[in-house]
Amino acid sequence: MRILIADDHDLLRDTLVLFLEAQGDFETHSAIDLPSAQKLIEAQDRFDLILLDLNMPGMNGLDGLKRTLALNGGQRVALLSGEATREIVEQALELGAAGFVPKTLPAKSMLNAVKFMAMGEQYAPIDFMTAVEETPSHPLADKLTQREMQVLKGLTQGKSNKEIARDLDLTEPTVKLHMKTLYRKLDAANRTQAALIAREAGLF
Amino acid sequence: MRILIADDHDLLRDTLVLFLEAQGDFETHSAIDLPSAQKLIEAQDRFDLILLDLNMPGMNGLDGLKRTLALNGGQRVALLSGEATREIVEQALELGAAGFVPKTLPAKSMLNAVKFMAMGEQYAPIDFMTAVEETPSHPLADKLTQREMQVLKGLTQGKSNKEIARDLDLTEPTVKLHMKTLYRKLDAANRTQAALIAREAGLF
DNA sequence: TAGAAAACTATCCATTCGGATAGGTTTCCT
DNA sequence: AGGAAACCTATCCGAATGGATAGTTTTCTA
Repeated sequence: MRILIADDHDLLRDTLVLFLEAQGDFETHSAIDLPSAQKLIEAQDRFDLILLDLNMPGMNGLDGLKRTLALNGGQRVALLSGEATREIVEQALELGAAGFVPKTLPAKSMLNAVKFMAMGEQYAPIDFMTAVEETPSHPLADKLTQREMQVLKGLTQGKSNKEIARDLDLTEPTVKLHMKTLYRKLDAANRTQAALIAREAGLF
Repeated sequence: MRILIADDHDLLRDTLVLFLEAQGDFETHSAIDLPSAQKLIEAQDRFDLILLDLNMPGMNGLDGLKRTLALNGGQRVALLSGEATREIVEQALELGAAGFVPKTLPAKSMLNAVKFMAMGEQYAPIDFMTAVEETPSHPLADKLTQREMQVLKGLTQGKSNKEIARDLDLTEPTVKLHMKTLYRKLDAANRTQAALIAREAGLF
């Protein structure tokens, strides 16, 4: 089984090559960046699977994957990355990638995944794909103060100013002030719009 | 590799058994419902993989899967179904299922999936898992009249009653009446809640 | 330590909302 | 033809909301 591994991280690349070679059954080649990987693909026989690191030189995001897929018919190309978001992975799979292999995968599972993909199937870690997309520090959230976030949270629960004031142990006028500030920051005309915008942004 | 297939559909069960046996390498057993499958599991040696049909007698939804998983340590149990929703599949995987195999899967892929799962990995068809969950004609929509839907649509755009009235060529009091009716039907306390509920339900 | 930013309280006022009540059309089904 | 349901208009009133303005306290940082 002929495998090509392209990753600019020497340690990881060498470890992977050694591990696969140790299984027998594998003929591994490696490249340090996308251009040299493409040279190998064009120069050599067909690979059963090509693993591309998402963050290596020349990749330019999913563009490198797209170009590699187009390079030459039917070769199986998978993504390899430590930090890819689910969105990226889904896009890659839609583009026709053979799969996605996180660098954190146990060696044994990585071996199984590689075999599986070389077999023509599509692979991605289930738990990774089903995990709820977290929205860590949404751009909007940065613009809001702590208090404003609390008020906004109450708003997205459909509460009135009075209720929010009671819950946060504030007076109603104060809540109204925060509301006004929120409308400005969220570019909303009224509380309903503000609530919808907050939900849309994935806050709460 | 010892595989147990439990499905009340004779044709599918026999086809699968024949196909797997034809690969050599497999020792297949089969059961027509959950109770007889459980008897086999308890009486015989360890299986490398157990395939359970979701809709067979004795399953009672995911309950049968749960009980089979608990039956005996470490046996790999996967779900087999033609109509499972993504929600069900995700629950099954969280319960510790080895995977989910749709009955529509091409024979070759099914073989790969079975091997993959027997190897200790978790499998589910990528395209099935990433597909957007469709919300076909939400129950809420049935309870609302045409006019109410139009008003609700305006509401979910954060418009004021006056704006909605203008857009629909109505008077404001009329819009307010529809609002009141909407709150009752949607079980909302105010316009913001109504808007959020409508969005939540996937309307508009 | 001075200044900025965040957070809070307060008052005034016009607008909007939400609820109740009382009707009037139109449309559709029996 | 009669009745129900949907749809519309209207008025009244109290409560909630949105905007403006003014000022205090706290907290963080340059």
